[in-house]
Amino acid sequence: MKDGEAGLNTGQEKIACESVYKSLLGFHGKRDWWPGDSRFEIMVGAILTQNTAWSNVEKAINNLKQADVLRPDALLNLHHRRLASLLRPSGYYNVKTKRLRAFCFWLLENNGADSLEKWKTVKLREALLSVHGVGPETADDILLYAFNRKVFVVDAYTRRIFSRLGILAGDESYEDIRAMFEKALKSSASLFNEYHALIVIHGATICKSRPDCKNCVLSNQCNYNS
DNA sequence: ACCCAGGGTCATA
DNA sequence: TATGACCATGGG
Repeated sequence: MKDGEAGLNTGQEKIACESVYKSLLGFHGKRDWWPGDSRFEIMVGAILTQNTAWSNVEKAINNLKQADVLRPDALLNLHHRRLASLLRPSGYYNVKTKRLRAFCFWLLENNGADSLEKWKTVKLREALLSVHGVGPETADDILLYAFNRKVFVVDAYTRRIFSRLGILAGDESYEDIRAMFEKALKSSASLFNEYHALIVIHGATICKSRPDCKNCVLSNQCNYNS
């Protein structure tokens, strides 16, 4: 979808994005995200949950806690095989071992996460994207949930749900979709926080199968039929 | 026995 | 730039 083209920012998206939010909030209630006791745990979770069920990520994070290595320096001191064995339940453990190490290295190289607080959002986003294993969704998870920045997170559920609703065609780019939400909604970190959390809980439960979809709170607007 | 999860990278054309 | 293979466990 090109900028300024019909279908984008015509006012319809604003109505739709707002009404879907109200429906989801009314149905699921506040989610109080991101699950995690610390900023570092949130960032680790964002990397480990890539294409992975959260229940598996929890197991890996618990392994890190029990081994008392849920800190950047401690993670970097582990050998690849040792860290990989701790990450095993989250899947892709060899890939994620490399990604987590690259991320921790970058964090220490920049004097830790707290010193990143003063960075401008755009600069921080570019820096995150330059880290091996951090793509747009992971970067935005970290920006929104670890640094409270006003960035809307787009995931597979967002694309699926809003395509079924007829608001997206389905072939838009990540940045197109992010721009749509950020234009349509009041720019608020707490709103973006709650919205993405609601999309995930909805996508992971109600919106997965057709029978549930019929009973779902969005069924009136939903075009899903296949 | 299948399907897919709160993606990203890399090789290929 | 745009696809496709690849990564891998655990729950339904």
